[in-house]
Amino acid sequence: MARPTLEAVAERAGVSRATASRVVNGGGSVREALRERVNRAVQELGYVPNRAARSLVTRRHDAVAVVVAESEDRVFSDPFFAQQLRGISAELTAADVQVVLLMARSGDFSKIARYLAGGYVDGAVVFSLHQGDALPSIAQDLGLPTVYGGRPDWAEGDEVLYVDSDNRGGARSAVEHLVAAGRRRIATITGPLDQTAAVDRLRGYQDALPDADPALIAEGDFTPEGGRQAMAELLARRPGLDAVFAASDLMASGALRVLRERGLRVPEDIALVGFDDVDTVAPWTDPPLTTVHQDIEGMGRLMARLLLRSLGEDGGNAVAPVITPTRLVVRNSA
Amino acid sequence: MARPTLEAVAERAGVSRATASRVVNGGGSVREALRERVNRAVQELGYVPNRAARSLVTRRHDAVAVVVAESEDRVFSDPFFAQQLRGISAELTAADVQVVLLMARSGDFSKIARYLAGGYVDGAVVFSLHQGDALPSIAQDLGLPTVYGGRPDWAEGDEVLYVDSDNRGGARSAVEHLVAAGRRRIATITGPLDQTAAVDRLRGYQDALPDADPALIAEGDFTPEGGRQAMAELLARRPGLDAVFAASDLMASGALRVLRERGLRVPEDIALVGFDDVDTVAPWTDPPLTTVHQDIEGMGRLMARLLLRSLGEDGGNAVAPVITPTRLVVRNSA
DNA sequence: GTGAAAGCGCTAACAA
DNA sequence: TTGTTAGCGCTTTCAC
Repeated sequence: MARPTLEAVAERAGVSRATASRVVNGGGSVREALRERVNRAVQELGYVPNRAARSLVTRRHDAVAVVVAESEDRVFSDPFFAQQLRGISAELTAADVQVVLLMARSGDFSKIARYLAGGYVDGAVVFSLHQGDALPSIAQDLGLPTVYGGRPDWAEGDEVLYVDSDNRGGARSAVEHLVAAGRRRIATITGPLDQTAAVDRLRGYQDALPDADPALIAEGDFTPEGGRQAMAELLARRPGLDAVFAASDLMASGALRVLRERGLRVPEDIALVGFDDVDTVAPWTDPPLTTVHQDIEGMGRLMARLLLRSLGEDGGNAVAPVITPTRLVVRNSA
Repeated sequence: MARPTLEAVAERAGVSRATASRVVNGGGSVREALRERVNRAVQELGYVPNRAARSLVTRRHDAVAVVVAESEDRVFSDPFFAQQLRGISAELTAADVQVVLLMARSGDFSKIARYLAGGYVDGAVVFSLHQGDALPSIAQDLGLPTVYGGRPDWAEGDEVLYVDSDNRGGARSAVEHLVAAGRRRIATITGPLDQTAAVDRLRGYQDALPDADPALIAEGDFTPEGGRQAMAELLARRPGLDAVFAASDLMASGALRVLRERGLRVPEDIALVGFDDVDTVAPWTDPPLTTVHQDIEGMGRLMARLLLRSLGEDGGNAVAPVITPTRLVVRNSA
């Protein structure tokens, strides 16, 4: 019943514990014959290294925390996170690194802080940070290697490692598309403006429309419900608007609901462009959503790879923030 | 930079390591004065126990695996899982037990098996099992205390611990509601019939409608898309049907889409009842969904509690499977 | 190339 | 009530 130890393997293979350890860890200098004997013993005994014992001596854990600064509900209901998480976890598990998923909004960071301080993980991937979130300073104080998803607002130099997409450029191209289609009163539903992605997308909108009527700007929160409310508000303020750029597909889907309830046709009466190109949403709305594509899963993979690299021997020389491109995908809503 | 050890705490407090350990672990007999000195030292040094060292000796990990036998995509996009996971994780983190979330469909179980065998966790909560899934036998071979969400198909005696809801009774009450409302051609969209929950709900339908036309039964897969397809098929087979019992809210939402596309009014032309009462779906469809309520989050909590108890000293005497009740919630769709 | 031995930080007998 | 001590299972110098 008791799990076999390295000692048992060594004994069975007729070698010392040290040699057995070398074989198990793929270490260098062991004669081929011995290596085989040890491997056979491992097989026969069904040996699996005791990770606690190992990390007690190596001080490594082969585990990283993936921290989402949103409530559990949000994380599990927003497909954007799902897609990003998929990318991260694919890359990490491929490298045989455990993933510990932590999530919390505001007050609950203490639990996460405690966990990170506990030293169970070698590094962290943190995303969906909001202005003022204490997480980064916690990680920094701990000296925990960290990669951020989305540019942190305090990211000045290239001290800090992050993966972001070209939010501003993407937003601008979306709005320019609307302008080119002859739309004149183009509103925008922004994300929560305490997030850089939301701010950057708003800037992109403003780049294309420097003199836009401020009443055409409504703040959402990246959720369908937020999109719904913002759309209703925009309609109340400027009934004559003829296009909307929503800073996320989910908000666009909420806006779409309002539009349909009001009997407004998309794109005939009002053109709608989203952002993200979330694979479970954008192609499936009615009508399918014209949106700004970003490689969400790829960004997740990238974050994971950056972290892995900065965990490496060299302490992660030659790793720097990455900005991934975006591109407009034209479907039927605009 | 190096994290303080218990040794350091002990020295600073002027006590032995053993005493320091007792204080840290809330152990019994330590004089109040010493206890305070130690706690102060812990504070000042910012001491956090090294979990690897601790579990090396205690052979406990204060961690459990939560295994969902579905693809990552499904897990992160199905609000049913979100709600269940919320319950589980609430209960577990309250007990200061780490949660390791593992998910995979079919082929990928090997990775999970390897993880469970690695002995990083004290137990497992497993749900959304399909017929023939190897997970249970893996857990059993490992002697890993396990609680299942949903009755496993091989659960005969009360050897196996699970939490399930009264699927059959709930389904029957849903269909009886339709019958009482005067519906005559009542179809059903089942879940994947390799899951007991799906089979039980189909049985409930048949309980209420022993002589139902087999063409009124279509198999879905608990996703909106599956519901869509099944609905389309039913309509093709029996254009005259006047009611549908969908075995999940998500499938009902898919069915609703088809109905709307065809210009069929709900409930006037076709009445629709769902199952689950998922909080982010059922109240928000158009029209709001009449559905069979089950306390999803509560079931999650229950699973966690059962596991925790069976992990306890007593080896979990007096723990037994639990069947939670369901009840019909009448909204507007039927 | 291989083995002996020294710990990693902690808990749990056992003594005192 | 407190301290001493013996490991938990593993990696990693350091000799050989």
